[in-house]
Amino acid sequence: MAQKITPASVDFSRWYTDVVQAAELADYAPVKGCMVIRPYGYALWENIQKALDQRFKATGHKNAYFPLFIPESFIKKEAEHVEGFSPELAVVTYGGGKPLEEPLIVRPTSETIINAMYAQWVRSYRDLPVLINQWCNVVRWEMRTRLFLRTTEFLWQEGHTAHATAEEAMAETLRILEIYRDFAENEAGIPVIPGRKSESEKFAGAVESYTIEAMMGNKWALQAGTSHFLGQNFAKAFGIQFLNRENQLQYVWQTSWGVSTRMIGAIVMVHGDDQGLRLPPRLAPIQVVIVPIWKNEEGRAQVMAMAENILSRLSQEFRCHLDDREELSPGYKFHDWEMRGVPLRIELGPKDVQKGQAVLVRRDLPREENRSSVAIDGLPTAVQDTLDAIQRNLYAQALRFREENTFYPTTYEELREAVAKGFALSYWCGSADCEAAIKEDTKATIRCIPLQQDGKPGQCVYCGSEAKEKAVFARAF
RNA sequence: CGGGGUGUAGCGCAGUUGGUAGCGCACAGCGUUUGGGACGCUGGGGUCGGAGGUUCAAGUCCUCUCACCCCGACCA
Repeated sequence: MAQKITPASVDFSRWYTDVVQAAELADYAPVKGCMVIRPYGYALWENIQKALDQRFKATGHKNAYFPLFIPESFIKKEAEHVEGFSPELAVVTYGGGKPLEEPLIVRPTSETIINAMYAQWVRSYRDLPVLINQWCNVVRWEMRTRLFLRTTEFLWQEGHTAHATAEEAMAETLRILEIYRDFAENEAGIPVIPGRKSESEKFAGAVESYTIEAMMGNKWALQAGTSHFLGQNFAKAFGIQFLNRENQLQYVWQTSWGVSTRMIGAIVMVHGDDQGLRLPPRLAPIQVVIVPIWKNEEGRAQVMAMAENILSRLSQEFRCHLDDREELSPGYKFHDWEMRGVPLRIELGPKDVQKGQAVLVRRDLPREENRSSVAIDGLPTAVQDTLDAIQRNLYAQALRFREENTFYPTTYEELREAVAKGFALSYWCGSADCEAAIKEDTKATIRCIPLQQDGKPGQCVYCGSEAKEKAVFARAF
């Protein structure tokens, strides 16, 4: 027996950590709050990186790398930024056996050190826009940690751009948000709600923060990516100025945006079931696993020859794996790969070889309806079609789940009930007091004010005063 | 930092009134197996989280300490 997975209905948190560990995505590290991303989890991250990086490059961004250490004085230059981050900073005070003259902060995010450089690089409007991304690790001293969702150190990408006008910077902020939405929905199969953060949920130092919010399997919300319009806050703090066409000295307008390894947690919690992971084909490290079955030496030779043949044909188009472990029974392997979330399994036994066919088994459907026989010659097409269908179906299942658990309360009493069951989309007047009161009472926070609004005004679900927009209220990770 | 819990083999656990550590899984070898988590035999593996104390004798009792997990306050 492999590790047992606690059913999600019994204890969602335990289910989550069981799945992450059983599928060998990650493990606890000897350092408190830190994790080891294991090869299978890292392969998933690499696929996430590829899909995002490709989109960043396609929109003119370039990758670079800035230092891990940030002089303490840099962090202190932007007032809100320091205030927001100081409780969770790791600080290096010793180096080379001596106390440092100035302590070094292990980056919690790189706005300050990157903008210190931008101040040197930007002179003219001709230098703009600056469109730089970096893939790196960051450290935030969190009190409570959970694998992938919140760890002391995590991996992410952080984009930092500088523009000549506020309009351009805002357009960039939203362009990236759209990239994140597209990535989440079309690669990760996770439906998201793009929206604006409330003042209290905003990034420390931003003028506006935008987010993509997703519903996890326990009906809580998870912020899966953020894009910030920084205005001129950092430009003023770091003196990033340029001469415009009219020869006037101006501060740049900026954005920053990030997606982290938390996305892996989202994939687990959106698609996973009591059997383990279910990975979207477009990101799955292994898309197709071939499990050979035999009864005797003769059958074994035939089956293995055909399995190798299929492997080499499919490997040209798909990420495939042939499970040729001799010591394990087919049944064990079925469970094993299901637990690891491989979208499609090909079973190949003597009977199949005889008939020139193979059995395709989908991970996204229940046992009773997930198998079909396919002629071996037709495998490449069938595999492609099935993977596409799985990708669409995982998204459709997640979307249906979110819709079934989203409510539209108009009274506060209804809202209280709604946030205990899922997402609540309700009018909000914009007052931080209403927001705080609701949080105090229900533990639900404003996840975002969706970009998509119907434009009709209404009454705030809490205080009843006039409200222009609806907000998503939910419990969040 | 507040509340709760757990530390005994890689994992999950048992260990009685104190008597010098055991079970299941996993692991190794051999054989039989293989269409939904196979079985038999043999074998390896332990500073009982750490320190101190009580005792002839401590996994067990006492004191202190550390780590981790869960629930809250804070956050990608």
